Amino acid sequence: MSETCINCGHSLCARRVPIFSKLDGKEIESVVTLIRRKHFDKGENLFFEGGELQGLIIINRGRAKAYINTPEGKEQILHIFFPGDFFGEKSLFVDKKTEYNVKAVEPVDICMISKKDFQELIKKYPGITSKILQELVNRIDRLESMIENIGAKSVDSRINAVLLEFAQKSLDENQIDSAAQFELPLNREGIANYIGVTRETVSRKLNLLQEEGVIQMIGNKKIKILDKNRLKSE
Amino acid sequence: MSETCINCGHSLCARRVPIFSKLDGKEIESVVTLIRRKHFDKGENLFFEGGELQGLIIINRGRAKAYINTPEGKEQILHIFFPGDFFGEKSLFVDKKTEYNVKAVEPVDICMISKKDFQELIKKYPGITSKILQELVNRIDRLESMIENIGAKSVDSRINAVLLEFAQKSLDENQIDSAAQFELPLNREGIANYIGVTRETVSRKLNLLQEEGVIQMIGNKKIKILDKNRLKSE
DNA sequence: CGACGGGTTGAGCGCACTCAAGCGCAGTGG
DNA sequence: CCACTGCGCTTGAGTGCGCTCAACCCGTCG
Repeated sequence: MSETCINCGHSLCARRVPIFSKLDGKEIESVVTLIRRKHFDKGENLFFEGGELQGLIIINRGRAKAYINTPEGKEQILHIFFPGDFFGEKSLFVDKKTEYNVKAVEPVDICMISKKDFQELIKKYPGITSKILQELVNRIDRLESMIENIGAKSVDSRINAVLLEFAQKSLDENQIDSAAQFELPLNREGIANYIGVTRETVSRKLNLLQEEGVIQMIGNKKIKILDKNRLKSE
Repeated sequence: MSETCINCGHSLCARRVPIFSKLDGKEIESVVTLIRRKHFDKGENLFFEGGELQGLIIINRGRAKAYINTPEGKEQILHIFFPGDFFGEKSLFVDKKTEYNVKAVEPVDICMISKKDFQELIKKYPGITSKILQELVNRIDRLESMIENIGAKSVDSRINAVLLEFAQKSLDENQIDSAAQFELPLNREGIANYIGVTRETVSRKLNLLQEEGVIQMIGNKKIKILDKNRLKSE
């Protein structure tokens, strides 16, 4: 864990964050002075449930998973944070603790802004608020379709949906259509805990999809979608 | 469907809505002039997925369910809106359509504010924005714990959780402890579609809970929680 | 080398689903 | 008032899908 992020020049770092994307050069500068940076190795926890998290955390590089451990000993993954995503917004607006954990699934660099600094930032640049609102609404969207998946769809459909989701987050539009390969953000067990099944089931279904020629696996982590339409149906 | 709401004096109506709770008398007055009211009978749809919904809708009386029909012919319920809850916030902040339906499960009165009016309201009273933010964060909370329930918990636990949720929304704290009865907002099929099981399963589990002395059913719709702790465990 | 984590495969089982029938109650109309 | 109808709920029987448990494989790392 180091305090500096070698890979990003200061202003560049803040500009990559969608929340600040509307600010101009000078404004970005003033934001940058408030930001602290941190690095986490793969497997390290960025945050534990119920912990004190008095600020906003933005993922700058790498991916992280937010998850809950149930009393029954299972792990349910709620979000996969990609670069540009943030969490900790809850502590900014309501007086409640966040009750999930966040763990780096690969090396991760983050930006942090304290609650106090952020509230002043909002006063100065109200445009940020509307960016946050947009992001929250989008997150509600994703959670809702996740519930539809887990609650009402067959296991096959859930696998299909999660593959499409990962592809969309990892590639841009034309890349998906050209069957470019991408890297799964989670291992089999992680995918299983994301869609509410067991790792064995994920394993079997992926092999089945490959046999049917819908996808092609390169090693364990990389995947290529050959027939996007077959994934969309059902 | 009538255009006026007989049951609420104008300012009273707006004051009951948490979003406006921080405004003072005069401010409330100015909000009231923007509000249009509507009534829906049980079973009527307040809103269809993909429809044009250019404004915010606040439930004033009665309860409504938000649900999706899956391609496989199942219905997944996403939210139960109680009086004071709102929906349609999505259309205010992002340029996307809402893709669930909303149906009255009992007679419902609503307040409507158009997108245009609401945006001016926000400019005038920025406090409303923070209320909205709070509510969105709370909603994310609820969706997350819903995913934990459906995805990682046993059917028994899901039934327990949903009963507690309905009790909390219907009663206040001391009432729950004194085992007061309350009315279920959904029938068996509705509960089933909310927690991702079949109606038969709900039926069986409820009877089991009654046999075990954890709950007591009065008719089909009313229920009394006798042993709150047994519902909480697991 | 052995240990370990991640992945795959197989066998068997249990739980919730499916399908089907019957019950009870409310509302309707003769 | 009763018969009729329809809806919601219950109950039973049988089945199938995904889970559990266990073994094994493979590549990596100390």
